[in-house]
Amino acid sequence: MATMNDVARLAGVSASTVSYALTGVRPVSEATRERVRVAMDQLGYRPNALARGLASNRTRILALLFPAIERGLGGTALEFVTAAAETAREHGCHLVLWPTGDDEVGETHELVHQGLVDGLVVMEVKLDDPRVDLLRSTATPFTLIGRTARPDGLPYCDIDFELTVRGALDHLSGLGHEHIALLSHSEASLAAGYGPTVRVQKAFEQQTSERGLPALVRHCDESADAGRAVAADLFRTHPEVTALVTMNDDATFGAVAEIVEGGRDVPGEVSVLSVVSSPRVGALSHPRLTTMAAPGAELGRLGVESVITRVEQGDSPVVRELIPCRLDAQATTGPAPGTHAHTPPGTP
Amino acid sequence: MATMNDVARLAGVSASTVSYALTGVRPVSEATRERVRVAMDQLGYRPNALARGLASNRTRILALLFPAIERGLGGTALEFVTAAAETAREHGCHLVLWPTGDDEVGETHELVHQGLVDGLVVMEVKLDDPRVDLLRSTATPFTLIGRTARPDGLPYCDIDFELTVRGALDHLSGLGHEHIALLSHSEASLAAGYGPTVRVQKAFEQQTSERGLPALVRHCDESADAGRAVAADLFRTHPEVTALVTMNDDATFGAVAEIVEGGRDVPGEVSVLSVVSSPRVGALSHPRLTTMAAPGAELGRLGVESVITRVEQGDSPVVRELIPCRLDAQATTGPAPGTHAHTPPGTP
DNA sequence: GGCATTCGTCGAAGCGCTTCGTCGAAGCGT
DNA sequence: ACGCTTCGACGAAGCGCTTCGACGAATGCC
Repeated sequence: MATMNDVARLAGVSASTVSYALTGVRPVSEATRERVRVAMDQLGYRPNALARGLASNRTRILALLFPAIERGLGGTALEFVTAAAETAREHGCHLVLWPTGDDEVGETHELVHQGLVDGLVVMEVKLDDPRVDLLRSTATPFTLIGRTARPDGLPYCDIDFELTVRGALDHLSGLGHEHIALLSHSEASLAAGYGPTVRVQKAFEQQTSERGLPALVRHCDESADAGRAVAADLFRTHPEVTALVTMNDDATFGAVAEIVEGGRDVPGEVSVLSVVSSPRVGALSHPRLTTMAAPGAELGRLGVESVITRVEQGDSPVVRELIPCRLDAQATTGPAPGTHAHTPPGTP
Repeated sequence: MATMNDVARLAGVSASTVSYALTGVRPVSEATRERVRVAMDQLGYRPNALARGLASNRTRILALLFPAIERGLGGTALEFVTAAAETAREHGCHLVLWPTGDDEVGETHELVHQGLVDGLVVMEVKLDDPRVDLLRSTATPFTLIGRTARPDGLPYCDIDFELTVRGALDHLSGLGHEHIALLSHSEASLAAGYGPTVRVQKAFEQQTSERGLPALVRHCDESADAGRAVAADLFRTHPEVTALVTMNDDATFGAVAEIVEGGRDVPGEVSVLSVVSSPRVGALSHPRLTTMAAPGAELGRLGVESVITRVEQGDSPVVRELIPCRLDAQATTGPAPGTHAHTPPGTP
């Protein structure tokens, strides 16, 4: 593997000149630059990232920190990652996904102090997240996807859960529903302080109360089976419910199956609206799910841009963005039973 | 950030001794090692990965190369990644996911010559993959997940598509089916030489022929809608078909929906078996899909282990592993119509 | 025409670590 | 008591690059 010295020798210049020709930090005459360029591709030279990083304290590598164990990269995370990687590339950076194991904090600590990355994007942020406390005390720029309970002064990009819930309730209220239940993530995720679980539940309880509706919340593990079980129990104990807001892709499928098998028509008797999901996932269901799509791509782009900005000028203002999910009305939501209904689509 | 020299000074030893205490490359007395240890965590010292890599030519970082644009990290890819990351960790390595953009080859080239990684695991290998040609000519160890058309001498881990198709046909034949169609990935993926598409199709055609069955193959884009359309067309032109082998998660959901809506009972009249999928995805369907689960975790583990072995001793024998998918019989496969059938499960 | 500028280039130092050659001190046998 | 080995620790070189101070040549000005 050719080194910079090889290039310098071949081009008949000094190593520092090669460096300047490469980085443009200092001016180099057109003629010299050309000679260097020729020498480089004659040797197939590639700068060694390690040496460069060591000398310049700048690697142009960003890490996307995510806990591998958890629910992992779900359907919506993919477009997040893709957008993030693309954005990084546009800025001449690399974005590596850095899965953390059981010892999240330790591994994060190591990553940061290893000097391997210029900055990081932190996924799956909990309301009380020890990684954040750690990062606060280091010099490495970072941005959260999600946010802690009190994200004062921290840069973050997150879903606007209040607006999302508002959108969901508006949609269902507009269809005449008055008994709306929330099918959320697991109790465990609530206990762990997983932001979406907590924030959606809070928004749901508050906004239903504002509208004078009862607030019925059920937690559910991340599986179709759990969805079935919870839905069965819910409609046994609360047969008056006519609409379900779900935030739990796997469980949603189970719930819909259970409702239909239990003899209730969807959306004739029960409407289902899956939030923080995506049309693509919704299309897998039959009838096709009405969803509110998580703004994965937007968050990925914003998150990376925010980090890069702070890497390049540490004093730049902190980015805080909240983006709501977009409604994609499909076949699982329709007028509440007894409403002056035009027949909803998808009814046999 | 404390350096090795700081530690050395505090411990009253030389820098090289600290290094030896840390790596164990040369013996260090118990007493000295302890002093170094104390100094280290007094200073919160973390070795700088860049400097270490530069000096030792060994970063303990492995890259998992995947084309971000493509179908991306599907449902089964998650457990693959998780297992791979975990395995790397067990060996004291880091596994970073390295998404490549449009210029796959260029980015791979850069990655390899940057010296940033010790080895790589290449995902989404095509039958004729320029990245592989590139990697062959470099010194960096790598292992393919998938394989090229003629993977002579290359280390790879892949799904055993022949055995998988055999398993699928055995299952369906055992249930009395004689008109079995294959619903595969898109034409585009076939044209691009995507291994699974090509190999499953070939195995399907060969094995149906061996069994004296007609070979009916349909390609289909990766979406529920495309699945619907293709299924509709298939059963219009070939009403005799009683079983569908699918390899296309999104399309499978659409196909099942279409079949049911078209008035055919699943599995009473048509059986559906989704291969290279997973029980988790199968559980989202109603009725629950019979699947053959891709051995994601096994492949991830094997792939990483193979690379690490070659990193540590370059002359180790080349690993080649083929693992079939596991059958998980659920509710979408049952006896062919007209067979001396006990009522299949899930029939109303 | 002489002096201050500017431009382009060079050399050397250093980033934080590993590694190799070396050397003193201790342990062994005779 | 002597040389021999073994053990543990040291110092210096070097990995491939960036960066800073410096310097010669070309340029500008009065």
